[in-house]
Amino acid sequence: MRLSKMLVPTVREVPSEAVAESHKLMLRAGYVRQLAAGLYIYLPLAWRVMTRINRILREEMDSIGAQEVSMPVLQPAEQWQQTGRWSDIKEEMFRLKDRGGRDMCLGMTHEEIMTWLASREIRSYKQMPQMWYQIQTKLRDEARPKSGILRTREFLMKDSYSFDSSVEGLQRSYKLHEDAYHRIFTRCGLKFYQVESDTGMMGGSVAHEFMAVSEAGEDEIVLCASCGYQSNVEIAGSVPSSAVIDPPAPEGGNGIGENEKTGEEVHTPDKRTIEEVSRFLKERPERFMKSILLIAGDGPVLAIVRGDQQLHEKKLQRVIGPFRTANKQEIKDILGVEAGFIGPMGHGDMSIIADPALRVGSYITGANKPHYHRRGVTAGVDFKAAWHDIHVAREGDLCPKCGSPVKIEKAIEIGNIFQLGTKYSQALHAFFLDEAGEEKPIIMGSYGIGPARIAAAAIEQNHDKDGIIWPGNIAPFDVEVIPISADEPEVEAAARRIYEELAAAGVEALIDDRDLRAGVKFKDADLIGIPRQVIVGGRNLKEGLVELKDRRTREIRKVSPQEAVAILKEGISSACESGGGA
RNA sequence: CGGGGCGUAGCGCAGUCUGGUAGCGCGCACGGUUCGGGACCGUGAAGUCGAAGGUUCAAAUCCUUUCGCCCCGACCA
Repeated sequence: MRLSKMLVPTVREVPSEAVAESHKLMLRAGYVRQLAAGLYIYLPLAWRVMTRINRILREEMDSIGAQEVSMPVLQPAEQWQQTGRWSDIKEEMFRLKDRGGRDMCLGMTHEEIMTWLASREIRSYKQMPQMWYQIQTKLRDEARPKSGILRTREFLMKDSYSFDSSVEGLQRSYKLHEDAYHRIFTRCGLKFYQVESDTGMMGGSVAHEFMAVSEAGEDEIVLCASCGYQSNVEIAGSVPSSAVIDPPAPEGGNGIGENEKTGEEVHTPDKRTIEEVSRFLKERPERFMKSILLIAGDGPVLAIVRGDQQLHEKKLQRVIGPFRTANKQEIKDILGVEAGFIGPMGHGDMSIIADPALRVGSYITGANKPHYHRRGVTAGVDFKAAWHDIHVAREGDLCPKCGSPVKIEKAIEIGNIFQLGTKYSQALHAFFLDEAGEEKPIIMGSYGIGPARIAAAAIEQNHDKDGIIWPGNIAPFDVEVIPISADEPEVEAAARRIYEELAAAGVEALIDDRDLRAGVKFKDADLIGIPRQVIVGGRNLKEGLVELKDRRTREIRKVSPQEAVAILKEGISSACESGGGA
């Protein structure tokens, strides 16, 4: 491809609005342009990257026996109503009516439609397993599109669905995807982790996410270096470091220190938050209990975490179902005390959920009396609670499996896999007859990958101050040929010859044939980030040499044009085998 | 949904507080000199100041409404 003919609008400046590094670089290097919030135009370079990512996706999906299909983006409400998601999902779904007034929606994922298809076409256990996938546009009316291409309202997704006649079959399909995903992300040159995850709106039991480590990521993952435990913080168990019971519990005691007067009430005028009371009483936040009143479906619930902990709403939601926080008036009405001085004691048979960190020891908490807190409150003595891990895991907490300190990293979710079970097949009557002639629901899995997120994550993980450094397998081109001082016809001719030989050898090359100064070409080449450059300049050429430059290391080898072509040809074919990732 | 910020030339921004000739850089066009890390000189084209309404002799600037975009949070009693 000739750069002079291509739409690659590189710019020197980028709006201060762009925050994520991948976003800035994609704008600057002429990969994307924004149409509206969460809607992006992929220019030729970006689209080539997407094409290459999708090629890898297709190869790996095909290799596990999945079959590509194409599904409507515009869908009738009916199937969504049958599974209940028509009402479960709220503003996130784009809805519309057709001219006949029928409710329709734009597909945000395709469980309903895939399952509907399966319900019509699969009747016997003999027809399974089946795996169907598509690479198509999904639409979600995101509350807050952000970070360029990372969270958009319209995006490409590779989604596949497995249909099995047994749980073992599902597990095989799941494993096949798991392994394929590892190959995909490795080939894409990403550093990633597979973590345990929440099933969210998908339903089902087992789920994993594939996470590319990046500051721009919206998720946090818990990693244990010693036993390999890896989990999204949304579900990660963790044991808060216990060095907080201070002074240490006496032998056989319950953690109450000797200078701790059980039940003592202390005047804490207008000190409501943990931070305020902690400073006022000169006690560390870990010595407090934090009580949070919530309104769940079955009535009020009091959630208790340690003063230094954060309540994790998603964890709690798994215990008590959907809930909201109580407002000030409700707190007064239900607990008879104003916010800020709530304690877990004496609330009759109200449901209390407490984090296990509070099982041992005694703590300071609200006295259920305005402007007073109480010392020495002990679980089991002063109140009874159901114990559930409801706190947010933090760096330095201990691994729930092996007890070593865990690390927390921000990450971009680039893929997910769900064991759905029969949620959708039951709802949509996707049944089959088994060996015994018995009717059973198809057992399903669903598996997603966001190609744009792969691209963005690759940039997040591979760039320097000058621009992008694409992993070889997903770069828009394999090589950029850069003729310098184009006035000299020999230079131009030599560059052209190299470019043509590369093309003939199956190496995808871009040639910067623009009539521009060397500096501009070098800057643009580094920005655009094609991993290898061949620089053809007058002086070197007189000695029969060109420069072969590695974008990442900036290492330059002077070789003859023939050698350059040979090396590049070799490099590409060997790079296809391995990606070079985590 | 809540909070904050920003809409001025194709792009990036200043000007708004304190009303009075719309500016800078990049880019673009033309001419010349240059030509291995975003060259230089000269000339030039290009703006309904997001939109609507209002105040005023006079509005990019003040007031009201509205649309769009970005960021933070979705609350921790």
